Amino acid sequence: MARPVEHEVLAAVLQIRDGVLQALTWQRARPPDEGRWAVPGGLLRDDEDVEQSVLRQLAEKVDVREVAHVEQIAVFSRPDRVPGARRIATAFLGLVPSDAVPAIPDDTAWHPITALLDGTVPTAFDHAEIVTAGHERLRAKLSYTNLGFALAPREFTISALRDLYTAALGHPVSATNLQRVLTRRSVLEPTGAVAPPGPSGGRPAALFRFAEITLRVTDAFAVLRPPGEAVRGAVP
Amino acid sequence: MARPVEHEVLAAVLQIRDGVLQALTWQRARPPDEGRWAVPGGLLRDDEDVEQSVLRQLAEKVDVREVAHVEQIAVFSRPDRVPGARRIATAFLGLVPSDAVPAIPDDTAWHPITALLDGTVPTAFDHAEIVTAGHERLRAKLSYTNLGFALAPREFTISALRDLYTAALGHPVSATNLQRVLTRRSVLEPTGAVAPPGPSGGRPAALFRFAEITLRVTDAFAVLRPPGEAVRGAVP
DNA sequence: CCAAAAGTGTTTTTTCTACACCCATGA
DNA sequence: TCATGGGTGTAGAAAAAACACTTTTGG
Repeated sequence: MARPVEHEVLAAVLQIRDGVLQALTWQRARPPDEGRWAVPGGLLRDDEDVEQSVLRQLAEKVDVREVAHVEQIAVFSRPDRVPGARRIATAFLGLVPSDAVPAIPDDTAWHPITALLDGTVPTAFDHAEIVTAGHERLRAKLSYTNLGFALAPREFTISALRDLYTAALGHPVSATNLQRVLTRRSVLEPTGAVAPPGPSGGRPAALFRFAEITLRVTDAFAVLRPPGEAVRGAVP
Repeated sequence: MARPVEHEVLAAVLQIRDGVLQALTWQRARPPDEGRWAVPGGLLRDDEDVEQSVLRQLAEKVDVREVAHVEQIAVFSRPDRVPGARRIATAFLGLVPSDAVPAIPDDTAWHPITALLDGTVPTAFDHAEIVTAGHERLRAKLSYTNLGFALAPREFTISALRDLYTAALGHPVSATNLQRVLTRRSVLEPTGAVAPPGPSGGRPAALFRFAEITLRVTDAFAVLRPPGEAVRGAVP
């Protein structure tokens, strides 16, 4: 009971940049784990809960207004997860829309999560686990919620959205089906405007936006729906 | 930074008893919140992580071997969530199969979660929130994983399983569909044996068991499945 | 007129739910 | 043989994926 315990919050802040899912990290300048890359975070203060704390900590690295969604992932509590005083971490997932260009400190950089996970870019402590858990959570929720809102710009074409989903899910996504699945659920709505074609021509793409920008579960019951229930959130 | 922080683990331990979803609670004998009912838990020790800790704490209330599944839910960290020294809680969901009859201490009792949530049985601190969160998690995972294994006896009839799902989900479940949905996913397998009919006759029911007794996601992609992927875990 | 990109229509396949019907037992 | 509960067969509906085809642009 005597050993003091610190509590920290840590966030896997993810953004799709150049078509690749990347995480925000900063390079540790001092031991332990000097030179290795850590996800942003810091110690919990007396007057804040972990949700408030993670937003405060992120504000030191990026403009928090650019973080479209934050949610708890898990507690990391191995007694020896960091050297020195015991430190328990509450890990979060944070998502930044692909069109945001946050100003970040000098010691901070975005890295593709593949590079962080395969060791190409060395990670501090158990932060690779946190990035993995964040990615898993993102993948899962993309397929049964409207979480795409947190990855996409306010307005976008279906192809652009398809590229975001492809990068986040790690497998090809059909633009045709994506459009129909998301509009059927009223997750997406057309703005009425169109985007100009690219340099090589082509039909101008219609612009869409997410109807809501807070998390909503769209497919609550994979199976075993309540009897008589309208199927898959149909609009009456 | 000066204020000391304690870390506790708390568990919403749920079991379906008499066809009703109930939670394990103990009555506080001393202030604060004297007389109110709390979920089991206790302080984290220096040499254990939160997962080890919750199992140890539960061992003091029930035979841990009877807890079929335990998983993290969330961190509760409001600075004033308990009076006195600050205490941060990692909340867990624990599930006990319906046929287990754990011996429990004198101050401990099972209560229907409805009674805990509507105030019929007064709850301590923020423990009602923890019970709610556990129930939500259970409901969600029942519909896209094999989590039923943690609620059911080793062997059971489909009607018995239907009653468990009905109690946990809170809405009617068809035995016919439950059987087909779970066997199609290879979640359930017949034991070959049959149960004797009840006192009023009827055809003897076939006995089934869960094929696995560790958590497995059976419906990963509600939509946006990877292309060419076999649909819904079909068996080749 | 052709290439490129976007969007729509249609078919195929799957499977879930609902419901009717058949089966095995005790009294 | 009848009531009771269990199990199976089948029909109907829904919707996702795949793919062919049409639309709209730039050169």
